[in-house]
Formats: sequence, C-alpha cells, structure tokens
Amino acid sequence: MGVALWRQIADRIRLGISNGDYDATGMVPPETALAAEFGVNRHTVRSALAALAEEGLVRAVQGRGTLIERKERVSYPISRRTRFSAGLGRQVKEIGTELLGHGQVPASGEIAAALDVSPGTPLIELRTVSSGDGRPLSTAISYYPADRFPRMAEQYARLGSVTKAFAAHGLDDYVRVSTEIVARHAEAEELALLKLSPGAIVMEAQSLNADLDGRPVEYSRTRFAADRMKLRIET
Amino acid sequence: MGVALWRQIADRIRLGISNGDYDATGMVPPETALAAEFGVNRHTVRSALAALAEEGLVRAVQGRGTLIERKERVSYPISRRTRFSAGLGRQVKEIGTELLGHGQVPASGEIAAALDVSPGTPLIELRTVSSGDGRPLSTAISYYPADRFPRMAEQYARLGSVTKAFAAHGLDDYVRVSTEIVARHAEAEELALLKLSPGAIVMEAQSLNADLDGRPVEYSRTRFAADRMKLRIET
DNA sequence: TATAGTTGTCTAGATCAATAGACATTTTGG
DNA sequence: CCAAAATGTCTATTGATCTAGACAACTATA
Repeated sequence: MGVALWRQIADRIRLGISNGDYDATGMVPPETALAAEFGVNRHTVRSALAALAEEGLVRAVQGRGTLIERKERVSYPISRRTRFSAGLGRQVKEIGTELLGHGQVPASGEIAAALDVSPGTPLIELRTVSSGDGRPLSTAISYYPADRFPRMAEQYARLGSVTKAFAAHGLDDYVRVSTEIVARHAEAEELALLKLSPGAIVMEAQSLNADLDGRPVEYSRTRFAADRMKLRIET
Repeated sequence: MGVALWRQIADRIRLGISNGDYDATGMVPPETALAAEFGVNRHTVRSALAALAEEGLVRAVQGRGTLIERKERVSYPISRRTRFSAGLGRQVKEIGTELLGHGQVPASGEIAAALDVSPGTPLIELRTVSSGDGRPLSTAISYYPADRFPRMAEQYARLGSVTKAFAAHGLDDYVRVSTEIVARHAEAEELALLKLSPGAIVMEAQSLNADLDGRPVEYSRTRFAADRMKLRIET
C-alpha cells in the first residue's frame, strides 16, 4: 500500500537483473510473460519497464525485446586508508568531482563532538557531488577545522581532491577513524543532485578522519546512490 | 511518481524526527501546520501520520497532539571480530534469534568461490531471524562447509549462537574477512520476516568469515531493517 | 467554565493507477 | 515473402488516492 504496483514490479525486475536471472539471453522476458509471472496487466509491466529504461538499466527494441544494459554497482572500499578516487580507479573510466559550494560555519553540537572542538568553533564546509563516467554516484558535506585548514575550499577547487588539499596544508597522511552507515529514502535535494527518481534509496555514511596523532581533521556525511554503489568493508 | 504522496510525506516526517527537529516539544507539529508546510491536504498528512503510528514511531492523542515515541536505530558493529549478540548487548534488553529452517545444498558458483570450495560441494544452509526487544532487526542466510561443520544446524538450534556452534565443532576463533553492503527495497519475503511495510528498505551485507589460518568457514547474506539499524564500521 | 487548539470522522468531487481489449509497427526466422 | 513474436499506441472502465469542506470529540489553559 502506498507504493504503485508498477513500481513494485520494477523493483522485482531490477532485482532479477542484478541476480543474473536473465543472463542467458541478455534480455528481460517478453512483457506478456512478465505480466503472467507477476499476475498483473501488461500495461503495468510496461510502466515498470519504462521506469527501468528511464534509469538506463534496460532498452526496449520494438519487435525484438527489452535488452539489459547491465550496469554493475560500483564498489566503494572503506578501510583505514579510504581515498575516494583511488578506490574507484579501475571500475570507472572517468571520475568527476564538482564543488557545489563552500562556506564557513560554526560547529554545531554533534559535529563539534565528532571533531573534538568546542561548539561554535569555525569550520570550513564543502558540498560536493562525485560521478563516474557521467553518472552521479555520491554527494557529500564535509567539515574541516578552519584554523588548521583555512584554504581548504580554494585548494579543493584547484586540486579536485581532499587528499591533495590536505597535503597543501602540510598534512601528508590521515586515517579513517569511524564510519556509520544508514540507508533511507532520498530527500528532494538528493534526488536532484544524484539524478534519482522518487522512492530511490541513499546510503548515508557518516565518517571521521584523523591525522596520525589521532586529531580529527575531517567529518563528512556522504550519501551514495544505493542502486549504483555497494560499500566494501576492508578490515 | 509511483509513490503515494502520503508515503513521501511520512518519509519526510520520519526524517525530521530522526534529525531531532521536534525534540523541543517531543511532538510532531499539528496536522494543519504540517499540511501547510508540505503543501498538501490535511487528510494526506493524516494518512502519513497513521502510517508512522503503525510503525510505532508516533502516537496521536486527541485534543493534545501527536507524540513522538523515539526509537533510536540500533547500532550494529562490523569489525574483524564481528559477533552478532555481543555488539548489540547494551542497546537492547533482550535478543531473540529464531531458526527458520535449515538444509544441505550444493555450493553454487558465487558462494563456492567465496568459500573457496568446488561448485557442488555440500554446504549447510541456515535461515534465521534476529530481533531486539521483540522487533525484528535482521534476517540471514548462512552457508557452512558440510564436511567440516556437519552438525551446524543442530548445534545452532541448541545453542542459539553461531560462535558457540563453531566452538562445538572445535573452532574457537574466527575473523571477518570481507563485507559488502548494498541497500535496496525489501522483497516480499523480507517484508514478512522483518514485519516491514511495502517500500521499506533493507541493507544487505554479504560477509565472509574465516578461521585464523585463513580458511573460509562461513558465508552469509544478512538483511537488516534499514529503519531500525545502522552499521558501524570499526577499522 | 468558556475558549482556543488539537485530533477524529464523514461526505463529495477530481485526479491518478490499473485493468481490459484491439490493433499498429517492427524484427526474426522459416 | 510470410507468419510468428515482440514492442508501441489508443480507447474505455473501474478503483484508489488526493483535495475540499464541515463538524464532532477531546485536552489544556485562562
């Protein structure tokens, strides 16, 4: 209830594709067969397939059938040495990062606690979107202590990498201290940034990075498009 | 499109609650205020609140308002020494595990590769549901090499713990080798097992455990109810 | 005890989702 | 070339969702 039948059917077909049920033919079964399998009208199946085509997961060809344009989920590694670009390296040909905006904000309770600073301490805030081969994969809001990394925004904009921006401030190495992952429905802003359709899912990772002395250097909230990414924990 | 408006509104209110937007009063704003805020009819807001009440997240009291029954997400730790019960210890008073069924199956391609056995090798399969304080939290399908752990099902049923069932086979310690996490809409079976409503989200963790010599001992697919759990990565 | 503010219930109409059926258009293979 | 099989398009009908409005029932407070 509350979720249109065609969307539920779309979810089941998507699952079947990702399970490899149709690998033998590389095509989804005919609309009439799917309608029979799911016990719904052919038009309902067509709505579902139209949604999947919109996602780029399948492509219908009149007279032939509906071809699967397999898109593997990109695997994002999470380890003590998590670096965005490095981990995605071979899975996508081209990585794009866009700086949506930046600013200086006072540390609020939760973030202040994570970064181990007093509430109100000035922080640099970066908002970014990252994509692989043109598909948006994740969007992040990151916070850095402004006294230690005053030119974070400029350096990130220039270098296109947090690791390099840290290096420009004299920080050569840092490690992941903790990561918390929740999954939820995407908000309106996330739908727009990640080019998702309503009802889509994001995985939100709240992570804390620290230098080798254990001093926190970055707190970030990264939202991953759940149908395009999987997270790989390396312990 | 494809997701009823009242369900989208419910998602936004749920998010507001988990963000602590209404902590000052402990109540959701009046229905008329919410209707104005979201630009929908009051009846639509009422449908959304009814759904949240069904989840147990809020409770409406005529004449007063709609009270928030805050339920924090249970944090599930993932580390080299991931043990289900131990990690949840202090967050829930009572942990329940139910063995739904078990059997012996031949190893299929993907699972055989993970467990480093030839396809067709007999495996013990366990299907379980775990809950905290009566609320279902996760459901899992686990596979164990049948030659090494022949009485896995019986021992698990008797001892209620994978760690103890391993110990009964002479395996005293094991570690998490890898974990992959995806998030997706729950399937019909998962909706039933975890007592979720349509459109709900599950986080699926595919994990591999090995003994201290590096030999794989368990491959499992655990699906967590996303609105009741968060995953905490400890590196 | 009024009164304002809140949730609960009912009716009616407008819009969207799903079913049903018919037929056109395109591809494939005998 | 023809027939089978597949997707594309159109019309019509039914049921669910959303809007709109009015009023009842209950709670807290002045």
